[in-house]
Amino acid sequence: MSHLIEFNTTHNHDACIHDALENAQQICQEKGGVLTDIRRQVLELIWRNHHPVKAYDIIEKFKPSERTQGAAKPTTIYRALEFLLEKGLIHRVESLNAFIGCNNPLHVHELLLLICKKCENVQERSAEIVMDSVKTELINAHFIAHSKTIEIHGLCENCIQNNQVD
Amino acid sequence: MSHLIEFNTTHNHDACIHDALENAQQICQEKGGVLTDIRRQVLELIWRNHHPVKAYDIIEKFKPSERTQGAAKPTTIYRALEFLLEKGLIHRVESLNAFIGCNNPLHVHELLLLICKKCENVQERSAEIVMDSVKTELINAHFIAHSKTIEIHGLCENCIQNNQVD
DNA sequence: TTGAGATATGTTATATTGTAACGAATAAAA
DNA sequence: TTTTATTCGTTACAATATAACATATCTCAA
Repeated sequence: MSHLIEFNTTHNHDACIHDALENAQQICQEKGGVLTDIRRQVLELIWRNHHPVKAYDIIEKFKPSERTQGAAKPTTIYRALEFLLEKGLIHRVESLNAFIGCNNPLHVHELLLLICKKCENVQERSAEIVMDSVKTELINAHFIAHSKTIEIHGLCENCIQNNQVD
Repeated sequence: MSHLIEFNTTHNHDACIHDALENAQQICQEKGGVLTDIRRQVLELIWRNHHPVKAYDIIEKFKPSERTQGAAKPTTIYRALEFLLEKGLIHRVESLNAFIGCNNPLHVHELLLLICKKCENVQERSAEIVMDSVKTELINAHFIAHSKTIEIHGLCENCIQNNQVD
């Protein structure tokens, strides 16, 4: 059950954050962007946990620097989000108007999101079985896809088990 | 290419609208709601074409009655939309914050939306191949799904063909 | 037939999410 | 060092959605 490790009690989230920042640096080098203070801080706020994060939550929690006294303005945050999306460092969760860190930004991939209603954790899965069947369906429909959104809401394994205990 | 008939030049959209209203009546009988004037008019506005319709477009186009002089207020429209969603008469397009008529409301079904960026038409497909593979993936993930959103943006068959002619 | 509950709508106000437009600061390149 | 591109600041506003409470209407049982 290796897919559970990430969210169970043994999960060391500091490592997640660390990896996310390392990956971000590497991707900015490769793809030619700059991981500015603002962008890094937004990425860190998104990686606080594995929950979808709303833009306005980021705006509230954003730590103003010397020059930006007071809270960050929407434009600032949305611009950072746009950058992180472009570089594939985060994903947008369409069904929640929210954002989540990408687990594997170094590798371009299609994905499926499993969103738990109880603990709010989101699992990102590459799900090649699903993607293959989608490709078949698109061929049947004579449709050329530019982007795919697959979001499933429900209960994750941990929460199912906890419910049974309750 | 029967899946194309619906959107090509021979497509008689009056029949679509007619069917949608008939289905709505039937479903309200079966499921016990009332298709009030407001709800029917919202449904008609959604069925003007096969494009996703935004709530505020409906608000603008909504024809005020005697009592409701002036335009409809957001609450009115959102309540009607909520009703139509509950009865399965419309779908919400999460990636566009918009709504689209359901083609087959009499039959409970999971669906996949193909959204054309050029002509804006949306095809609803039941795509059992895809849904089966999703089920497999959910079993692998030990995840219990309550709802599934699959939305694909790209180019539809008609628009691909027209592009080649251009 | 009346009155108790359920359903539907009206009304006001506000919350939430997201962009446009323009200028200043900074960094990279010529 | 001028030019050019990128990033950020700032103001204003657009677009999407809900809360809270009042009123009206309908149903059905006492």
